Amino acid sequence: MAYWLFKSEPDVWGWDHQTAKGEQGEEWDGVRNYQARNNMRAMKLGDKGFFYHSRTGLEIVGIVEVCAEAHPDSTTDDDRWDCVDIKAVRPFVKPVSLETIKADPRLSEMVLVNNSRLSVQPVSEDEWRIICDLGQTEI
DNA sequence: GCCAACGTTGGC
DNA sequence: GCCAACGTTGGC
Repeated sequence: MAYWLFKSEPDVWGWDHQTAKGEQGEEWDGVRNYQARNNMRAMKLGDKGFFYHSRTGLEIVGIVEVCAEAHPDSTTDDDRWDCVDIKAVRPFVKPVSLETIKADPRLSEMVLVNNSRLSVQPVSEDEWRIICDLGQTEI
């Protein structure tokens, strides 16, 4: 299983929106960046991801799961853009802030730290465990 | 709200 | 195929 991180501005699409979709989940649409799209194409059913609030949150707030593999993005006719569906699994007991992540030397290689503009990113298994621990939340 | 960093576009 | 111009993202 692989691990990922999904970024969204909470005002546009936040954790509350995501949890409201329940087990059915929702398309992670609107991505218009090749790297982010390629990451989504690599996702398998059941892969887990962090849900990160950018710009006005700056923290990882919960865990999501891929519930549909890559398919055409329904918000465009342009066939270059695919997306997956994700569903909320559970919130973090304690959200993990960007500040905390930056301050932890074990997380210095994270894409979140080094390429903050990539909206869908891979997360290593070690990083996953460390952040779940910081969030006081098990998978 | 600003602006640096990054990605994309399009003229040459 | 290069690169200047432009648009967008996201931390501050």
